[in-house]
Amino acid sequence: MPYLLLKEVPRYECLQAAAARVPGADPSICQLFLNILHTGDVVSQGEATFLARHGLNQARLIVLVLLDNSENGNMRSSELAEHASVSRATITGLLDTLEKAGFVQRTDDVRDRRASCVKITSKGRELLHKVQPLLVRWTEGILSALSAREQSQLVALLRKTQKAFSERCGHSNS
Amino acid sequence: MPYLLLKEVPRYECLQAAAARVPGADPSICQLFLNILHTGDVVSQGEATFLARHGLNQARLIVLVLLDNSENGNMRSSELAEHASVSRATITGLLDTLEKAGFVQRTDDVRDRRASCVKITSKGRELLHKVQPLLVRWTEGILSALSAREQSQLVALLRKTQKAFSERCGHSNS
DNA sequence: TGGTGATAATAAGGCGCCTGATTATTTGTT
DNA sequence: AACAAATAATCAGGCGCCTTATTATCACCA
Repeated sequence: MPYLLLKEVPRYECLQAAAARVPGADPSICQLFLNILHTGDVVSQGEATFLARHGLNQARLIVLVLLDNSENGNMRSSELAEHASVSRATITGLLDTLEKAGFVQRTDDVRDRRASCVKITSKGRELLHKVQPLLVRWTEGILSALSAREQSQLVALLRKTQKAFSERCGHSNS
Repeated sequence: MPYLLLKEVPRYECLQAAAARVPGADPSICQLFLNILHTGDVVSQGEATFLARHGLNQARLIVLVLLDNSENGNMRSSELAEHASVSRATITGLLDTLEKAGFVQRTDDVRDRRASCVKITSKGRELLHKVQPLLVRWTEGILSALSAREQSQLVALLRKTQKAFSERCGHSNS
């Protein structure tokens, strides 16, 4: 997966051109829409590629982060699902993968025999404590291309965008 | 898939908190990074939900757009793959789906017996010409929450972000 | 005390997209 | 004319995540 970033370009150009052909369309809004999508693609693709080098993806990383921060290093899979924002069925698969790789361990919960305790292993902790600073530095290395002022402007605008979608996207989207 | 937008929140909060714990990390950059990802999720999820109501997703929409805009309404699948930014194998699957739904049609190419001509059907055109304006209006309805000035600022900042990733993400990302 | 409904986790099966291998056909070389 | 290399499309198999159904266990209350 080497040239993903360039690869994504024609796709959005084509959609932009198509949107421009819709009668009455506001091209600048279409452009904004597509740029948000494109940027999201580029960034999440970059993150995915970065994490893949360590055998991770965002979902698995979050599970490790959650376990690492839990008080006793012990969590229910349902708790994990909730905090990681995935379904319980999905968390089962994520944990399967992580367990197979030796990053987490499941043990029976003695207080509730339906449940199991999920724990991060020392190997998992080691990986996490190696990867997290690398990820942060990688991010900083890239985004420092924006000035501090630009960064805060961008955050503010993104928040406003998120809010707009949350409010107007709920039910009434014809 | 009703509450996806809210669902995505805790995930990024947790990553933000974790990043803040990395020694020497710049919390504002981490915040920016996560907000870009989050916004991308929210917007693409919204688009996906919108398109799903019409039996489409972004990839399939692009294929229809490309076919609709081709001069004679006829394209090779390899051309489609290139312009839609997916692999040739993927385009085969997309076309299978679209053909089954009656939106496109494959016919043999008489000039090159390896190839096939892909064409949008009248049903496909009808769908496209119904969905595209709806999508544009939906987008406008949401993003008009931002003023024209904010919109253009945001586009500029997103472009700068894309550029930063394209330039610094290529090979040297440790 | 037993039975009913909630709850924890998993299994089963689907979808979309990927990479890498395969089959037909064409093009270029000698 | 014959054969090697390139090319078009597809197949096979994998991954990640989803939704829905299933199994085991628990908690409540008549």
